[in-house]
Amino acid sequence: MTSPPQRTSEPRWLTEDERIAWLRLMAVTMLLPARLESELKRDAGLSHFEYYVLAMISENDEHSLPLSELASRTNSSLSRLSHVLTRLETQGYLTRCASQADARASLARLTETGWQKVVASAPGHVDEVRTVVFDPLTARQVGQLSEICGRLLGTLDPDHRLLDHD
Amino acid sequence: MTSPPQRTSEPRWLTEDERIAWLRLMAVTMLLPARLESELKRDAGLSHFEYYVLAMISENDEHSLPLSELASRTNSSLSRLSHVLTRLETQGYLTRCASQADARASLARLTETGWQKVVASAPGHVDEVRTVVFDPLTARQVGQLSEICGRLLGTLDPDHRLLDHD
DNA sequence: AGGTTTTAGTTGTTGCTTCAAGTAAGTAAC
DNA sequence: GTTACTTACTTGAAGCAACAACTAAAACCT
Repeated sequence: MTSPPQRTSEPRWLTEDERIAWLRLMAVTMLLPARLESELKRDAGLSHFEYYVLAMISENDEHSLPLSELASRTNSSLSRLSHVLTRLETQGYLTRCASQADARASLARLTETGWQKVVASAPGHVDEVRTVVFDPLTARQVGQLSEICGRLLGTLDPDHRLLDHD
Repeated sequence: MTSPPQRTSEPRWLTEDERIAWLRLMAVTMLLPARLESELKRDAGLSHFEYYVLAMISENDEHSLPLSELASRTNSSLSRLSHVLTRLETQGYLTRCASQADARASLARLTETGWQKVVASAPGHVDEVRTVVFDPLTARQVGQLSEICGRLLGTLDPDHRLLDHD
């Protein structure tokens, strides 16, 4: 990736500054998820995806959410979500129930156990996020990071499937 | 993650700005790898990890690298690396050979086919990186991103296992 | 009203990752 | 100069994710 191979139409190669920025960004995208993963596994016995699913449901009215909506917010396929919900259901954290509005749709609804799980694991998770992301940055940099990620999402998520109104 | 549950010792919750920054960063870390993954799968028939492995080897002298070193640079376990190398070896992209310096160590060495594979797939990959990361940002923002990621890596990778000298 | 398309979700298979257990070579301790 | 420990890597089993194929309900079309 550093030494340009000969080629018919020269690609626009990366400048040295861009290359360093890129390697660092890659490193962050490799290490950050792994870090959150292991913290949650250790402290809550959940994968990050499972936690995220529970957290997303918990933020909604009645602690319930249609599966399609949940799939969008967690950036997962319905297939993957369905498998994960089956596991979480087996563990007693949620139940599936039918939607009155649409007979095709199902709602994932947190049980009391599931809600307590979120309540118990969220503070530790937030603390980890602080340690890894916000503590090392100045307030100014947090703003820059937010703006930069916003820009990237313009390309990565043009329809705002993940972030609805931020 | 948004509504603070009651608790004996209140955790330092996220401010609204931090919360938005966090959700955006999460979205990027979910979408960016998926995007690179599908581009490489489509254009080169490689997973991003496989590509990265080949690319890292290709940047070294003799197109070869000890497995431990390779595991560090790709942030993988030796186990994962070993499985992947077996696949790449089967596909003819590399071979394993013994190290003279250390009888315990093995080197992964690109074959001519493997090198040609890197040469053929790198430009398309770089182009995708440009499209998704650098084109949407100003030069100033690229600098900010680099600095910010550098800070985060101070916590995520204190021993500089991934990035040696940048 | 009847047929097609789209939306919503499930399930089985296949493949990659993780984990645990193993071998073998080098290093340190006494 | 053995014993103990660490480093380097492999392998098999288990679990999770991606993909494809399926059912069923709603929307759309004319």
